[in-house]
Amino acid sequence: MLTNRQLLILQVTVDDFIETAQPVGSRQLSKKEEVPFSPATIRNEMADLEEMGFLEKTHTSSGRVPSQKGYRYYVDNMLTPQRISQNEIKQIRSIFEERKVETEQIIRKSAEIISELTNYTSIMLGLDVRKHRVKRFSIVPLSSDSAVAIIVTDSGHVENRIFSIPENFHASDIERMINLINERLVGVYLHELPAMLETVTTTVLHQNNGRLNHLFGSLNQALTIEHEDKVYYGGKLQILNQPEFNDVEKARSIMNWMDHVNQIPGIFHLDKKGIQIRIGSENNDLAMESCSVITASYGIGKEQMGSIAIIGPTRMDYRRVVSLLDIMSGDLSRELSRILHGHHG
Amino acid sequence: MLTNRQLLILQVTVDDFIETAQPVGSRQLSKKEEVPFSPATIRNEMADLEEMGFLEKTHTSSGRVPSQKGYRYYVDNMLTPQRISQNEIKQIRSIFEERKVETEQIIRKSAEIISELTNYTSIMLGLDVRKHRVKRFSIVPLSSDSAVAIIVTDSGHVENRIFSIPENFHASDIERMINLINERLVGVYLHELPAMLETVTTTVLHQNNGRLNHLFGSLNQALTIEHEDKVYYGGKLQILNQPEFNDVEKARSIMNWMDHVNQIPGIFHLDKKGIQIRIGSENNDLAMESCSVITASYGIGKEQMGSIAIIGPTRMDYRRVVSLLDIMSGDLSRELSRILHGHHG
DNA sequence: GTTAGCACTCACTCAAAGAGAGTGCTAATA
DNA sequence: TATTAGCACTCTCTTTGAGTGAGTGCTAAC
Repeated sequence: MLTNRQLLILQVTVDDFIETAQPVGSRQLSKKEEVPFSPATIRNEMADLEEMGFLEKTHTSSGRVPSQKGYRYYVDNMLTPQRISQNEIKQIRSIFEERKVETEQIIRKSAEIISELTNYTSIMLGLDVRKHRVKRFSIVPLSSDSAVAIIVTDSGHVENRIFSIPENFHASDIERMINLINERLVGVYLHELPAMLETVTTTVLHQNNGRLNHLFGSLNQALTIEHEDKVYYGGKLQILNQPEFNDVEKARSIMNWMDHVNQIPGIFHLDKKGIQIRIGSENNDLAMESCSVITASYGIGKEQMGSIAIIGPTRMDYRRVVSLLDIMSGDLSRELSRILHGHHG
Repeated sequence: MLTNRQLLILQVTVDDFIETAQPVGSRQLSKKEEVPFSPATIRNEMADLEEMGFLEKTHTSSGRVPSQKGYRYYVDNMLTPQRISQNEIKQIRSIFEERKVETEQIIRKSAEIISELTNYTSIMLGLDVRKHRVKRFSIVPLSSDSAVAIIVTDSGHVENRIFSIPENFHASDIERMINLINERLVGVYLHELPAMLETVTTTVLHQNNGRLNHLFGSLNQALTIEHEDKVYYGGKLQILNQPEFNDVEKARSIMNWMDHVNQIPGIFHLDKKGIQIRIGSENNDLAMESCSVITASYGIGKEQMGSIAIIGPTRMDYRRVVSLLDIMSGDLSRELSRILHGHHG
């Protein structure tokens, strides 16, 4: 267990390092008025904190730098919320000002604004298409052997796929299929669609029409809606402002990570609600050793609708980012559910 | 006018610099068997070439480096095509192997492959949506005050917009509008759509129905299809491999340029057909001073369908890139017109 | 016209020296 | 006993100066 003085020194050290990006020395710390101890005392405490693994040195006679464990402790135990100015709150609210109806635009703009406010890179996961419901289904033939299937969801999202039509097909067959689907599958979640189609095929068609059956198969294949998350970036290059990425190699590997973030499991698909912080190696990626990712999810009640991630150096301003994400995820929850479900509040 | 020997020396200098990224000295050049002159002679010629502005020095006693004018001359007068190996041609052809029907996928894959083959970053402009024709139009109401308009084009592309519905509207009104549009506007180019809608409104509706008129207005606004080019990147980080971008500041500014490339006029909207090369400041952008952009357009006959751009350092391998783009743009022309217009060849 | 020779220039590397900020340890102090 | 002052020491960073190597321009010889 840490003494009060150790807590204080750890906190001030982390805060100072977050601000300056320079190793913190005892003399420097003792100058701060919050720290009424002599450099020697601080040195002793720092030595202890280092022994416990909260701080480390970059070389034998340098100042101290928080270790990953140090950040973790700081984040778990010392994270008081930061006051966000009215002005900044206004900026966040401006996202919803125009009463947009297209959720994509709201998400896109959110990504930009949160990145501007934090000066870090933000990544937002688009609403999971698969959680929307079928509102209308239709098929438009393109040529003798292909057609495009269109699904409109209750949220106004439009999903479309080109699929091939087996030979010898009549317009009436297609007409029939459209009707069948619209009769039976409206209201079904997009991710349930293939399974439901399967059911329709077996229960309605098997005694019925081999050709139509075939068509259903082709369609079904096209309609398998992968969990291809659409991601939106805000301030993709912000991360390059951080001194820790002055090295092109590092910059490259993190840009690469960001480009493939949607293929990385576990970044966005959180089980827990609320705000989550991953520090350094907790990201399970070599390229991210010196980065932290803060994710917040939003949604109403139990239904999680989406999430926001902020990428910065491990030395990032956790207090501020957490406070901002808190506000933003709340606002997003409110607005998006208003739009999607007609809730008010 | 340059003498034959000057031509030779200029060419070899540029080739060598492209390969090594190091300033070329006279001694080094004279060692090559294509250059049967002594270092002193080469020095004299190089001094002349420098006076004429084709070469420059990085400092008083360094080797020579091609100037922008030098590259320009090289590109205009010395660009013999490079033989592309069968293997590489196969790689390009593999794009079309699966007989994909979705043009987007073809374009996406093309961007990747050309980037792999050149080791530079590629950017492809998606097919210009506005040049496609309306095949089917429909509207799906979402709530009492909004609906989504869907246009399917002859190419199978689906364009959709949410628009708001004025109050007091009946399903029958919307039905009527859909029919009107499908009757009159099928076959119209997407970019002509707003104008045509206008015409329909004035000629058919004015004597008719004020409310419907209003609805058409709202729809028209939503359907204005901006020239929002969809761009696809291949090997976005390749450019960071080049030694000239070892500086994070430079890397950042070029990444930034790439992210906004679709907002930059003149990159893709070429008047000329075929392959075009922009060297350094010819790109009219400070961030691109040390880059060259090679663009190729493809399409059939007079109709230009799209274009490919390769971004590299001014020191890029023009011969190879031009040869590869030549092959690829030809293949794309052929395949895409086969898919879109049913041509065969 | 071409080339050999020579003096000169500049970037780059390396080692040595000095400054600066930090540490650990010990002894004095409150 | 907990805290602090003092001191020797360590390590990084910057500066300086010498040495090396690749290059140049010019002149004179071929």
